[in-house]
Amino acid sequence: MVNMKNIKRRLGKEQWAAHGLKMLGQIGVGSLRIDDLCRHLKVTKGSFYWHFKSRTEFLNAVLEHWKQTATFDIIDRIEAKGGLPQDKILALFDESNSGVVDFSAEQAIRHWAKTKKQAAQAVLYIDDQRMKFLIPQFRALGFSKSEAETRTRLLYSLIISEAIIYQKEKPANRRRRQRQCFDAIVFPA
Amino acid sequence: MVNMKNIKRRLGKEQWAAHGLKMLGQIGVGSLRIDDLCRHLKVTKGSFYWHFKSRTEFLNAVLEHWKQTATFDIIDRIEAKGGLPQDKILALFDESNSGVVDFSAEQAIRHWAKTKKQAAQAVLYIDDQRMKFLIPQFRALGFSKSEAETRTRLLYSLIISEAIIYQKEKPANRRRRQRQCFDAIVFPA
DNA sequence: TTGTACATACTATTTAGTATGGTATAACCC
DNA sequence: GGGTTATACCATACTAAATAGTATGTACAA
Repeated sequence: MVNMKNIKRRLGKEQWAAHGLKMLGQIGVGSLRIDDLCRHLKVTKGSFYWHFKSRTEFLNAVLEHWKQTATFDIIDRIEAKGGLPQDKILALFDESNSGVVDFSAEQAIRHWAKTKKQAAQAVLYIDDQRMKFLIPQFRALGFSKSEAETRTRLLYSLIISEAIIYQKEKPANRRRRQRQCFDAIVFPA
Repeated sequence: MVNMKNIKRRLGKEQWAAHGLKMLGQIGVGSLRIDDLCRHLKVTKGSFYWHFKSRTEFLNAVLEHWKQTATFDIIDRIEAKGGLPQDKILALFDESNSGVVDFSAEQAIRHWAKTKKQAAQAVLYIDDQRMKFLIPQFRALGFSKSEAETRTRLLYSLIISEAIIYQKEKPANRRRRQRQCFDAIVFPA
């Protein structure tokens, strides 16, 4: 009888990057210690420095992993599912606030971008990609070019800040409030 | 003849806190080193540990300083100036994006709040204070209670994310786009 | 001359990075 | 299948530098 659960999985670069991104969201770049990361993954530094030649190289890998999982993967999923423009917009809004994507990490990266050029470039690029996805949806709803850009910006601002502004509301109230904000942007009176 | 400029100014707690807040915005909590701070202020650790008994105590002072300067002082200025509701709303929006207030620090603090309870409480409290200031302005413009809350939230989201989303636009374009977003929230068709 | 503000010199701990040896696993051959 | 080997993955033990905090002496204003 083979016990699949107790097979000691060895780690690949991607799993390191994924855990790095998770920790980034919890404690930030400046506090991210290699020792802590290793302890968290139940390995030692010998493993870390086999995969990455330095802390910096590791952080770059984490950044790449964020670009992939927090943007490209999401857009791909939504496009694959299809649907009406308003459905796609809502899907992006929902998925951004569902906890599937780790926005804490994004928050850390956005601040990291203040000092790290590569992070700044990544953030600029990702913002552009997401808005490039949203604008055509609004246009398909009948908004003018200018209006579509404005509403895209409003919605994107809402998405970002929903993840950043702390909530003490009950989930039900929050969803209702979010829905009102969403409607005010997507379906103006 | 007294040379005022060459008088070696000795530091007080507030100046330490102010510089701490500035550095916080640049590099984040995790990277904030006492040695760096001292070098930046052209003093040594002897000075630091005279004012604060530990790094933690210092960070708490920085947090208090942020609460005062980034919220209370702003609201006081706007209320002192007076004007119509839409003027007050615009004033808050403008001052938040003018660079007078250091939003980088706020960004750092908001992420810091993930791990530091006191920071989390401060952020919750400050968000509440700011929105409590905005809601009556919207009500005075004729919006219903529910509508005023929704539009407050939309505007506050815009303010927060304007400071967080990176800009590659020219200042003129940015102001125009901001104005469009602002109008869509405050003066819906 | 008293108390505030700072310098200097030190300690203990933490941390990034290295050197080296060991172990698991897939691939290959028989 | 069983044995061998190469390679990917990890442990252990170390070094050098950075860093929080302390102890103590000093300058300066009121």
